[in-house]
Amino acid sequence: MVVDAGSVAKFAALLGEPTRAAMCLALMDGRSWTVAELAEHAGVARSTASEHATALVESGLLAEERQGRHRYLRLADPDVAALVEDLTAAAGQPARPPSSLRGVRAARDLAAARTCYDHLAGALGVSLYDRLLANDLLDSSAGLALTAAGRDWFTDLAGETALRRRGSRPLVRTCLDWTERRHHLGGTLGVVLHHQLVERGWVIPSARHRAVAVTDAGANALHHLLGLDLRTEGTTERTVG
Amino acid sequence: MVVDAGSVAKFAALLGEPTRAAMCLALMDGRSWTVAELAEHAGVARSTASEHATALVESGLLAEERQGRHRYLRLADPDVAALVEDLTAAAGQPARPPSSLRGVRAARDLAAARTCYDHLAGALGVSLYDRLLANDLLDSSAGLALTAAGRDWFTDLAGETALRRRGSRPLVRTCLDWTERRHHLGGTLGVVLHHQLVERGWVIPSARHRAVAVTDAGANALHHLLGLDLRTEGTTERTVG
DNA sequence: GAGACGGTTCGGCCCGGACCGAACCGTGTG
DNA sequence: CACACGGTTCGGTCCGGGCCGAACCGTCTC
Repeated sequence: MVVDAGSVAKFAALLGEPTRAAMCLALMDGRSWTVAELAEHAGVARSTASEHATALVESGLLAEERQGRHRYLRLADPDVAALVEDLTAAAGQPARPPSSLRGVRAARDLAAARTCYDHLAGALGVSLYDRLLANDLLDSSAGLALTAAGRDWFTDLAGETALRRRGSRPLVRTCLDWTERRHHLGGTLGVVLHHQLVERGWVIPSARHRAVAVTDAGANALHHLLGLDLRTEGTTERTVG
Repeated sequence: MVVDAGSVAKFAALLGEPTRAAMCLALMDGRSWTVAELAEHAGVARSTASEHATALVESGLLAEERQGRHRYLRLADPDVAALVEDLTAAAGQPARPPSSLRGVRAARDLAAARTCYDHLAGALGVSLYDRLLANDLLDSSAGLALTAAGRDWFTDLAGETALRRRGSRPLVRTCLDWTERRHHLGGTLGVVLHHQLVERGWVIPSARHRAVAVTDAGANALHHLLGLDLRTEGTTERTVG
């Protein structure tokens, strides 16, 4: 026997059960889902979904990210997505008409902007992070790091002291967003960035909630600084979740 | 839900059981296996393998071909092979080093040449059939048909009368080979072809068995006629099963 | 600190389905 | 015709594992 049928089967069996298949299919949108959401989507009890999630993570099909009392689950890597897609294709279904994995989100509203603890999150946070990744941040397997250009960029924005670590907190850190389900910038620099944007009047924090609103001046400034275009929506108010 | 998780799962579940996975893995060599062989390979009773085979055929993963009391099973199409390969890859196995599906057979001995009732079978029969498919035969879903070029080719070889049907027998017909587990040419033209090759001294039938031997002249002629190269082995004797 | 909430663990139920052997059927052979 | 043989069908057993609800744990909020 060239390959071990047992291991292949064990792997296929994970997708061979409607509930787990439904969970993986749901995750095909490329975002991270919580256990409760997956449970509801698949129509089973949370406890059941939790057990399935554990099995899928252990097998390497899913990756998890724990944050506080939340557990975010996503497809482990594009290879897994390819496998699931193969399977749906083989099952006779015409696969998803819109481009898979990516692109689904493109059609969605990028409305929410808010703080996550003490840094910016929501679509705004994610967009900022995306733009920073172009020049200023390096997301390697070893972790997130600041590039030389990024060092300059942050120094220009917030002065020399901005780059000083505070306490045990790392300078840069990715943080998973609970609406966008994608990463945004945490760590000391995340705080600094948030603070600067508020300080400069580019975003205005809400009194009651954690929402922030991007001002016209802020939209212009971010466009100039990062090529980030928030001005297409015709309103400066971006509401919360 | 974009795609039905149930149907995906049902499909994956077929491969999610060690016995069925072992059967499909065995069929990855691109040949056709009998139920008994698959049963032995997977280490289960024939009855069990038979039931699995039925399920796999009904699902569209396998294709079957019944011949007399035999039932030959093979992977339904290259897509299925791709799926199985994806799965083995995802399961951590390094997938098969040699090129998959095709090419496995290339490394094997093409030794056997013999008759199947009244036409040529074995590796020789399969090779001839393969070459004929290039120009002279058309294997469509509607069945096997002779092309215009094929009509000329056979007329040149055996005269006008060669193309006349004899009795109820179809002019062209595929026949599954029991050693190569692949198709070769049966039907009236299969008989004609065999007869011509013997007539011209290109193959010599064995007295005792159904084996035939390809002569040097025959090897040269087949190379010239069909681009079939049998001359690399340095011997004119090709033995039987 | 109390309460809400997301997630996990555990015990127990229950069903699907994998498996076998025996009986049976159809095909091919001597 | 009898026999061998490949394959299928059927009855019955048994085990894995999917599922739930209840209890519990950590985190976060008020």
